[in-house]
This record gives sequence, structure tokens and C-alpha cells, in this order.
Amino acid sequence: MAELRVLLVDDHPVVRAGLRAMFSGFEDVSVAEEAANGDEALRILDRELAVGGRIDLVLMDLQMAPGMDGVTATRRIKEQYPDLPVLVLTTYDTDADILAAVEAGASGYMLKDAPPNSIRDAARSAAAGQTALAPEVAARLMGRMRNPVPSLSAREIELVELLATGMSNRAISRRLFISEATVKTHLVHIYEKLGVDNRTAAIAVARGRRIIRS
Amino acid sequence: MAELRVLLVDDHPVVRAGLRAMFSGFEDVSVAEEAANGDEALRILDRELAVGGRIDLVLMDLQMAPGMDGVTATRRIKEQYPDLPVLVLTTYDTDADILAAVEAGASGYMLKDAPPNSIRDAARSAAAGQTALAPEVAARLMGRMRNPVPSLSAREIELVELLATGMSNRAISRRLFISEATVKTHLVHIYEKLGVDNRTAAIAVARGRRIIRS
DNA sequence: CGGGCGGTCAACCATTCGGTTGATGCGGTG
DNA sequence: CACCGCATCAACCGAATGGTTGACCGCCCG
Repeated sequence: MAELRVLLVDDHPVVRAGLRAMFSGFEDVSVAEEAANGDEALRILDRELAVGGRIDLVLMDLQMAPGMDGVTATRRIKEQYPDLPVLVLTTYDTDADILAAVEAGASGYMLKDAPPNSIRDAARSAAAGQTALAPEVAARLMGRMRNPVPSLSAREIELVELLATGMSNRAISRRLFISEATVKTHLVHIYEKLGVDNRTAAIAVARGRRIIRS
Repeated sequence: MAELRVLLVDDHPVVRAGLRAMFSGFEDVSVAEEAANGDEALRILDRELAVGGRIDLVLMDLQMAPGMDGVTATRRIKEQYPDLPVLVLTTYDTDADILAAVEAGASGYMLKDAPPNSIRDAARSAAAGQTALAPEVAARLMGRMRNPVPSLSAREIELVELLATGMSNRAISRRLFISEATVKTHLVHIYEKLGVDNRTAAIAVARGRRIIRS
């Protein structure tokens, strides 16, 4: 098989250097380009693919300080280049992050503290059109499948995330373009599922269960 | 000058590989050892320095998933090897992290998204006995000096910690053996100091400023 | 010693939140 | 098709929380 050409998207030069060093040990994978944020990644893809260049895989961090975040960048990339696989490589494995990445069209979800071999294997799988999930991530998804009762819906997780930022019901309703009544209905469902009876307790439980990032 | 021998402490293999790759470009700096957490770092130092080995600088991450965190590890290292400089290299630049690192005896505080040159220069400075601060970090410290943020009292911090567990005012009053009225008074003061107007926002701000640990 | 600060408490009122009932529409599944 | 889960909205009420005023005490510091 031809050499795999990868675009790295991560705001940390140190991480980019680490991945570059890691891949340099394999002859069938090479880092073709690097971007520090989503905007830069899109510019590189536009430029590179327009002139007949080749990129086989995007390695995407989710947390990026300034500019476009990883989820948005992933969504944009999949809109413009649906066949280009995007493998998320990040630090956290919360439900909120995983669901957002999957919904945005990611081909896989790996954690940065994984051993180099796993990351390399995941890159190859994703480039081959397969789905590559870290064991921890796969376990969380399986848990949601098997046991849908205690797990929140995607919309409810969205609510809890806003809850945790300290927003009032009114503020949340405006942010999500829904009525305050709907917010309250969602909250009641969330309280039931988490076994609590107020918002601060809901946040505490959601943090403990890694539904949202701590 | 003799070659600088560095101990890397970071739980991410990718980051360690990146730093190793970065330093490999300079002949006067080399990565002598790597540790994935604080315990491992201390074991390596004990073993290495006992047999006459040489370590000139510790590069320390603050966030490490399992085992000893970076601040504790730094404190322990400075207790046992006061002359061994520890340069903190982390992702976040919150006041509490910086102050905790400085209090623990760190010789400097750099951010991972800094350009490789800056990190290399900081490593050299720290090894030479100087203090190395990232520009962003220096700015935050200066800002605190000029414009001290109203800080919470010990009692108020106690309140916020209970708040974050999801307890009601009544529950808090019972836990602390004070009246509900007193709880409310404390909360009003906390809201003023943090610039918010409800409990969940207070928790969010306190987390953001690392007043309470997540 | 006087004033400031932190901690305690009370009474009062407005606002927000929690909880219920009931209802509509949509999409997937047996 | 009928059912069910999800998301949406409304009206209503009691409880909790937010905000204000005012007060007392102990401690430290100038």
C-alpha cells in the first residue's frame, strides 16, 4: 500500500512534534502537514487538495485555545471532504466530547495517553475506512447501548453542560432557542435519571460519572 | 558547558516523544530519563542519583491522570533534592496552578503551546539557576500584584466546596452547625467576590479559578 | 482604644427553581 | 398501525434561593 499522508491538527507544537516523531518510525505513514487550529487545517486542505496534493487522514485534537475548536473543524471538513477520514485524538473521554465528535462525523476517537502502537494502529484503521475507538471510549459507548436507562440523551447532556457553566433556566432557553418550560421539562428528566433533585447535585453527579468534563 | 541531562515527567507518551524529539536537535541538552507520574519520577531520582548518575533538570507536567500530581511531586523533589531545578511545563495558566507550583518550589512555569525555542531556552535558564516564566504567566503574576482579586475566606471556601457537592442551604447549615441565615449571608459575600448572582455560577467560577479542585 | 473584618443570626420580600399535569409532533419499532 | 421515547410548550403552585437591612460578637491591627 502507498504511504499514508497525515494532516496533524493540534495547537501544541510539542504534541505535533511527538506525533511526527512517533510516525517517523513507520515507513508507511508520514506527517504531510501540520495545523495549529481548525481554520488553518481547512486552509491547508483547500490549498493542498486543490493542486492535486494528497491527504489520507486528519488527526484532530478537540481542545484548541484560540480559533475554531476541533468539533467544528471536524464538521466543516466532513462537509467539504466527506471521504476524508478524521480521527479525533484528545485528552478527555467524557460522554459530551465523544458524542459531539461522533455527531460531527469523526471516524474514530483515541486518547493521547494511549501507547504509541495503539495510536498508529488507529490511524491505519481510520485511513482504511474503518472505525477506530480507544478501549475506554468503546466501553463507554457499549455501556450506553446496553443500559440506556441511566444515560442522558444528547440533548440532555447539552443541557447539563450549560447547567455546569452556571446559566439560569432563562439563559439556557435563550441559548438553545427553546422555551423556559422546555428547559424545566428537560431538567426534571435529568434529575430523574441522575437520581437527584436539584441542579447543583445534577452537576456533581454528571461530573462524577464523566458525563461532562470536569 | 557539559551536556544538560533532563528528566521528563508527563503521563502522555506523545508529549514525552515530542519533547525528546525537540531536544534531540540540540547537542547540549538530552533526555536522560522519562517518568509517567510523580511516583515514578521520585523512584528514578532515588535510583539514579544514588549510584552517582546525573540529572540537571526536571521537566514536570502538572496534570497527571493516576498517581501523584505534579505539584505534590515537585514539592517532594525539592524536599529531597533542593538544588535540583524543576521546570513546570503544563497546559493551563490559572492563578492557582501557578501559585501552587511556585509555592512548591518550581524554578519556572512554561506552557505547552509555547514555541519549541522558548521551551528550550527556559530549560537552559532553569538549569542555570534562573527563573523561567512564560510571558503569559509573568503577565498574570504582575496583574495579581497590581490588582489583587478579592479572595474568599477559609470559611467561604468551605461553603463553596459543599455547594459544589450539590447540597442545599439547609443541608449546608446542618453540616456546618450554623443557621440557614448564615449560609445565605456567606453566599451573598461569595457571589459579590466572584462577580456572580447564583450558586451554580459561583461553582463554575470557583472551578475556573481553581479555588476548589475538580 | 477604635475601627475594620469575619462569622453569626433574624425578618422580610422578590425571583427563581422544582414538580405536576397535560398536550403536540416526530421518528423509529414491534 | 399503534406504541414509545424524545423534544417541545403551557399553566400552575409550593419550596428554595437570592437580596436587603440591620444587628451582635470576637479578633486583630494601627
